[in-house]
Amino acid sequence: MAKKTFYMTTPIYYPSNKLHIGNAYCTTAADVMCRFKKQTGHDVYFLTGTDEHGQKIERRAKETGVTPIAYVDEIVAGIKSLWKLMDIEYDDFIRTTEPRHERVVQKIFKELYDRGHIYKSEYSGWYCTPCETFFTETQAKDGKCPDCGAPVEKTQEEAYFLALSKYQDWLIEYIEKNPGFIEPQSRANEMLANFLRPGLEDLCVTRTSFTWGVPVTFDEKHVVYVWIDALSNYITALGYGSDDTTLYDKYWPADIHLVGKEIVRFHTVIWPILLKMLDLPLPKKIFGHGWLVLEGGVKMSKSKGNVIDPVVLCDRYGTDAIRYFLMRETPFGSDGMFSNEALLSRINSDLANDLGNLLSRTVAMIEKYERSLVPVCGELTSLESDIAALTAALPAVVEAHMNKLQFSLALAEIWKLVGAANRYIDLTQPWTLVKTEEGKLRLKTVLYTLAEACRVIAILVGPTMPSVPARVFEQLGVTNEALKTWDSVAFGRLPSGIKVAKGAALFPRIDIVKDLGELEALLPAKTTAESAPAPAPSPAKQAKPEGVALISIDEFFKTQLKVARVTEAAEVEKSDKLLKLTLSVGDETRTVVSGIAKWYSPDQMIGKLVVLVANLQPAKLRGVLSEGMILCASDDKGNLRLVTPDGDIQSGSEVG
RNA sequence: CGCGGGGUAGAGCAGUCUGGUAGCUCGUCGGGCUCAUAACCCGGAGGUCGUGUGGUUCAAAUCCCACCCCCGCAACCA
Repeated sequence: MAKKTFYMTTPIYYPSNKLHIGNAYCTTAADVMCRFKKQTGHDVYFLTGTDEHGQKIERRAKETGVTPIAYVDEIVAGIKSLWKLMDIEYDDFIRTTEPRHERVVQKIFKELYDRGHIYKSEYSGWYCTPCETFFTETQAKDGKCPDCGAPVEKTQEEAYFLALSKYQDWLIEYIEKNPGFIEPQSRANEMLANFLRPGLEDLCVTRTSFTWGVPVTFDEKHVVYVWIDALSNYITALGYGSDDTTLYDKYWPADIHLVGKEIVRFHTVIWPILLKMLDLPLPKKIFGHGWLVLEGGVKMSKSKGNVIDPVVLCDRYGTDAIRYFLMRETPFGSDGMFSNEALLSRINSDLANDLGNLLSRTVAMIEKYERSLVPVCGELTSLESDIAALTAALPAVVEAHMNKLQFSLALAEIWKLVGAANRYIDLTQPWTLVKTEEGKLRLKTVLYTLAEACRVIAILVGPTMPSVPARVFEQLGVTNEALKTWDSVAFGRLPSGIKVAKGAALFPRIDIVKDLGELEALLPAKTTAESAPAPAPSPAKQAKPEGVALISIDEFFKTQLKVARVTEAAEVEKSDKLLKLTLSVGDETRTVVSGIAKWYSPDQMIGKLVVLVANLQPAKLRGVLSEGMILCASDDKGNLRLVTPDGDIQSGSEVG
C-alpha cells in the first residue's frame, strides 16, 4: 500500500530584510511537524519559499543601487543558510521570481479572466508621492503616509479586480460546515465576524505604478499584485499548470498551510475563493499560529528594530536547544512570550538538568557498575512496569497532540518519561544496590530500564531536536537502525551487551547570569547588522530610535514624581513583604503600600525621604489602598535599595 | 456598544465547553541523596481565580448579567 501523503507549507517570506526569530518559529514548527509525519510513516512534502515581488522590494533595491533580483538573491541566500543552520529539511524552496512560478501565475490570471472572475476597473486609494505607494483609507489615516508622514492624495489608477464577493456566501457556508478547516477555531470566528459576514469587497489584483512583478500577458502595463502571485505558490511549486504535474497530482490538496495569525485572512478568504474559481480542491487545513512577543507583550517587528536574531541564538546554544524552546515554551495557537531569561531557564532545567543529566548518570553508572555493557534485564517489579507502561502509552498520546499541532503538550508528555526515569533512580538507589550480591542482580534490571528509557526518549524528541537521537544512540551504543524508529518505541527492545561510552554533555549547563549579560551586550551590534542591507531610511524612520522602547520626554513626564517624607510605617498583616507607609507630600498625606519589608523595618523607614510616583492609579494590596508607589532599585538577585534624594529637600518637590 | 483574544501564586501558563478539595513549570524556603552536568528526589510557603460582598445553584475560576483593564486585527510584519 502506498504511504499516506502529507503536504505542508509555510508562508513564503518577504525578503526585504533578514528573518527574525518569529519567522524561524513558524518554519521550525512546520519542520517539526514534517519530521514527525515522516517518522510515523507518511510520504511528506514540505514547501517553503519567498515572495519576491512588489514595490517595496523594487524601491529597496533602487536605494541600494542594485537590481531587484540581485537584491533579493542576497537575502534569499541568507534565508536558505538560516534554514540550514536550523536544520530545516524542506523538499522545495520556491521563489516567486522563478520562471516555473511566473509562467503559471500568468496562466492562472488569464484563466480567471477568461472565466469572468477578473474584470477591469478603477482602483482608488491614497497615494504618497515620495514613497510612490498607494495606501488604503485606514492605513493613511489623518491623510498622512504611514511610512514617511507626507500628505497623501486621493488618486485613481486603472486596475483589474477579482470578484471575491461572488463567493462570499459559499465560503461562509464552507467554513461553517467544515470545522477544522481554519484552526484554531477562534480565528475562524474572527474571519466570519470581521470580513465574511459584513461582506467582501472585490480585490484589486494588478498595479500599474510599479513593474517588479509578473506582467499580465494581455495587458502589459499591468503587473499582478501580490495575492494571485503569492498564494498560488502552493500549487505552482507542485507543477500545477506545467508540463509535469506529477507532484501536484500526488500532493494537492495540502494537508496544512501553516501561517501567522496576521495572514490568516488571505489564506482563509482569498485563497479558497481563488481555488474555487479555478475548480481546484481546497487545502484541508489552515492553521494560524500566534506570535512570539517580547516581555511585556511588546510586538517584535522589522520596522521597530527590536527583533531577535535566531542566528545568534543557534550559534551560542545550538539549534536543537532553540528549536526545543520554540516548540515547548508556548501553546502553538496563541501568542507566546520570548525572553532570553525564559530561553536559558528552559535550556538549563529541561535539557541540561532533566534530559542531559539523565543520560549522563545512566551511562556513567553502566560504565562504573557494569563495565560499560548494557546488562540483562531481569524480572520487572512494579517500578519497571510503571516505566514500561508510560513508554507504551506515549506514542499514541504524542501523536494525538502532534496532529493538533500542540507541540508544547507533546513535549510535556515526553518529559513525563524523563521525569519518571530520574525519579526511578532515586527510588531504586543503584549506589546502594551495588553493595550487596542480591542488589547487584537487581541493579542490572535497573540500569537496563534506564538505558531503555533513554533510547525511547531519544526517538521521541527527534522531530523537535534532529541531532539529539544520534548523539544519544552513540553514547548508548545503539547501532541497529531498527531500534531507532518510531515503531520500536516499546519497552524491552534494547539488546543487552551493547557497549556504552560516555560522551560530552548533551546540553551543557548555562551560567544564566553571565549569559544574560553577554546577550544584552550583543544587542546593539545585532541591531546594526539587522538594518545593514537597507540604508537610506525615510526621515520619519531616522528619527525613530533603534532598539528597545525608547520613550520621548513627553512620555516620561506623564509620570509625576515627587519627594515625600515617611511619617508613619507599619507592617501589613498577613504579609511578609509589605509595609504600609504614611507619606507627607507637601501638605498632602498619602498612604502607600510597598514591598520592602524584607529589606527595611518600619522603624528604619520613619523620617526617610523617598521618591513617590504620585499619579499612579491606586491599588488595593492586602486590603490596604495604596495611593502611589515609591521608587526602589533592585538587582537580579533580588536585593533592593530605596531611592532617596541626595540630601535634605522640601517634601512635595518635583522630581524630573 | 466594530471584531477577536486575554486578566488564575513572584514570573509564565493549564483548568472554564461538561459547576464539585485550584493545578503545572520556573523561582523561593526546608529536607534527602551522592550515580550524575552544584545536577536529581521529597516536602513547605505563597492565590478573596480582573471588579461587582451582582444573579442562578446545595455548590461558581467554571453558567448568566454588568462593568474595568491589557493585547491584537481593521486589505502584504511569522
